[in-house]
Amino acid sequence: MRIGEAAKKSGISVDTLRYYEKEGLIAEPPRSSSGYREYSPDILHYLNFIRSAKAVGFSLKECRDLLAIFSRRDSHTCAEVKTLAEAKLLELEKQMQELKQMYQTLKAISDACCGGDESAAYCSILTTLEGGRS
Amino acid sequence: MRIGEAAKKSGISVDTLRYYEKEGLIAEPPRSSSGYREYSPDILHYLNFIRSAKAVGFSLKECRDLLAIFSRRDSHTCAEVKTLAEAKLLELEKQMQELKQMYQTLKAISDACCGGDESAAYCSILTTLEGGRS
DNA sequence: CTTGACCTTGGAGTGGACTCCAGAGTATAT
DNA sequence: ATATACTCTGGAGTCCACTCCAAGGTCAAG
Repeated sequence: MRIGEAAKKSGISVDTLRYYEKEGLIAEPPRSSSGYREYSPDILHYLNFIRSAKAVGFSLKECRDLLAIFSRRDSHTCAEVKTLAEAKLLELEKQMQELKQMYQTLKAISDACCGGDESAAYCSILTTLEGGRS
Repeated sequence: MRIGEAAKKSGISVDTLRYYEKEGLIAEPPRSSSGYREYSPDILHYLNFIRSAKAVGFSLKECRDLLAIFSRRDSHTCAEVKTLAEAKLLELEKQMQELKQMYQTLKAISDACCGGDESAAYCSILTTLEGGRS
């Protein structure tokens, strides 16, 4: 399979596939006589893996580490993998907390504003932001 | 007040203050005879404003728009300001949703894994990611 | 044989929000 | 007078994950 087909089947662009290769996420495939990349169908598993890992919040660097484990999974343990997953869960929780904090603060500020067509000279949103109490 | 003092009082670095000026968030202050920026104490209100607006999720570009309104607030309305706040709230909600989705997906995948010291050859986390069902 | 779709490379550009640097001038305390 | 701390500028570098480009080679259909 050449790169265009892999791109189409995986939903990942040709440019991105080459980028992933350069970044060490996927191995350099063998080349045809004319220098074209010739992927084995297995590549789709790896690309699926990357898509899924990204979809749950792993960075490309982390995907690379996970893929390294995945491709040599006999010499790694479930504990190891689960540890990575749980660390990511903690990160996600932290981010959710931060977002929630932002949301609640802004919600309170926004709700306090009349939202009317009068001048914003005394708009509570603006004065609250100015005061730095957010 | 020179830039160092403004930085100390606002908790925003000297470099960042100059960056904000270049990006149009704060006006160019008058200069001393030796070319030093001479800020009026009012600058601290503006810097507070930026800090607060950033803290509730506004980008620098959005901060700039808000500051433009703030500095000419007589010619703007509460409705206008509240509209911006509510749009940001929607964005935050969307981001929260996305994060929550990631979290739940990863949590389910992680919980299904034994986490033991056995080989990861059949680790459900890895096989789930590979399968693309996340 | 030509057209068009595909593939190759290296390298540059994007956006967001800084951060750091060199090389120079200025202010302040001792 | 000197040491040290501060300030100035323009520009480069950082991180992340792509995305786009030019200039060229290759392949398949008609």
